[in-house]
Amino acid sequence: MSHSGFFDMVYQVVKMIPPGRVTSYGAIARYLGDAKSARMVGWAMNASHNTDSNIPAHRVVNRNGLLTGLAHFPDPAYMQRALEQEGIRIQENRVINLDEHFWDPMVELSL
DNA sequence: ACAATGACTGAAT
DNA sequence: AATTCAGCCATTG
Repeated sequence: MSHSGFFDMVYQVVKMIPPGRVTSYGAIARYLGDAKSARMVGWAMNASHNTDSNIPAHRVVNRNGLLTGLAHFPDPAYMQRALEQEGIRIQENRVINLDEHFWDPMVELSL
């Protein structure tokens, strides 16, 4: 197991996503200055299971609001259930009104 | 060392 | 408007 700073930075950002909000892999990658590495953000999420910290990985969806990572949770229904508990409506594995829920670290964390 | 694979995305067709 | 192509780069076979 190698710990690259990139993974840790991803976790930092994901942990800052407020409940009831979601962001995308690309948005996180862009915030970290490596917009081309959206896939690596997904990889970091895959590895997040191995960490002790509680990473709200269910709040990370793709740019279309599609719950592409749902299959990687212990229970495939967990991701949708967790989001619905936070007041986000899901239909056909997709976030409804993504615009209202989208949390862009580039905007929200810009200083 | 080479090729394939992905929790992605934006451009091209 | 919908689908396909092509970069992307760490990880795995």
